[in-house]
Amino acid sequence: MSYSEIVDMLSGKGLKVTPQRLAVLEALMTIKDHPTADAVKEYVRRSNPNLAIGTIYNILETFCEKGIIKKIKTDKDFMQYDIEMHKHHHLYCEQCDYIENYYDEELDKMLQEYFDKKQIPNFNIKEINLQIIGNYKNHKPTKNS
Amino acid sequence: MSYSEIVDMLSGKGLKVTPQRLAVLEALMTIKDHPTADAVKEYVRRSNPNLAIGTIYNILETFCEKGIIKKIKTDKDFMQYDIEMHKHHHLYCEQCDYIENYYDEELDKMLQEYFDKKQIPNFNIKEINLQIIGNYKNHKPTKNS
DNA sequence: ATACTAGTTAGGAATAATTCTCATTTAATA
DNA sequence: TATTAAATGAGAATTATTCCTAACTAGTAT
Repeated sequence: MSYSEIVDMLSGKGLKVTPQRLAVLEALMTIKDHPTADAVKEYVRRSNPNLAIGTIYNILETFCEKGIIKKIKTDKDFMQYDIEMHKHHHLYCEQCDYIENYYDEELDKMLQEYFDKKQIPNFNIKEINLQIIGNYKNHKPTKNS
Repeated sequence: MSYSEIVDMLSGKGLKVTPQRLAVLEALMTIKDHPTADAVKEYVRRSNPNLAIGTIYNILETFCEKGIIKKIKTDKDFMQYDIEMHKHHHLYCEQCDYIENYYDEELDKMLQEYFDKKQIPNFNIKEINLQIIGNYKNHKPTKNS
């Protein structure tokens, strides 16, 4: 995504284009790793030492509201954020706590067809996300492993 | 589950049978609602006013380790616990934040067969849980709604 | 270019969930 | 009944996140 595309994306959603928001976006796009607010802070502070952690939370929340990123559901006591907006699921490795994106259009189609036929009483489905829990066969090198 | 079954279940996992653990178990089995630690405390304190919140966290963590309950993955900043051990998925209502269990053996079989055929490279699947996100058509009466 | 204004940020205090510490108590076992 | 490892109570400590407010700034109109 080019600089001008980013600017258009933000202003298209009624958000002012600030250096802080650009820095957080750049961090999210660079890290990819489903960072925590703190990881974003660490990244951003290299170039922007005064960016307040409160501002980062503020920006992340705003981005969530505008659908630019999503919060990831985990059983941890801190939040993780996901900037990948193409439909995907998550692999949760129990050994290293790494969360990997999993893309599978065939699966998505199968689920879509299944729930088109089989409605859930009294419930409108907006989206379905799989938590695929397990562990890597050959452990991936990550921060946590 | 009868009292003696509960006792056997706890001691079978190497846990001492204490009044506090029994109280927390009873709360979990009665509330069912995926309670927070605080909701468990509220329930338990009616009969056990001195049960410390730290002890509740301690017990809940122990139960998780022993596979008696599970933490539910959410995007909230507090934990919720699930004592239902039969395979199930979760409906997340965006309007009222209620999390409902969803049982569907046909779906489970379909997923099982799908991933038996289609392995995920370098990843052993232990379990798959669906987060079905949406909202109730006719809103259910809950604490939050 | 300049001024205006609503929206945004910095910095730090406040909050709330959770964890930790450790002295005391207790369940299970011998 | 005595022993001991495990569990609990009480509250302090920690940590992620939110809140507050004065200062600042991007976008817009003048």
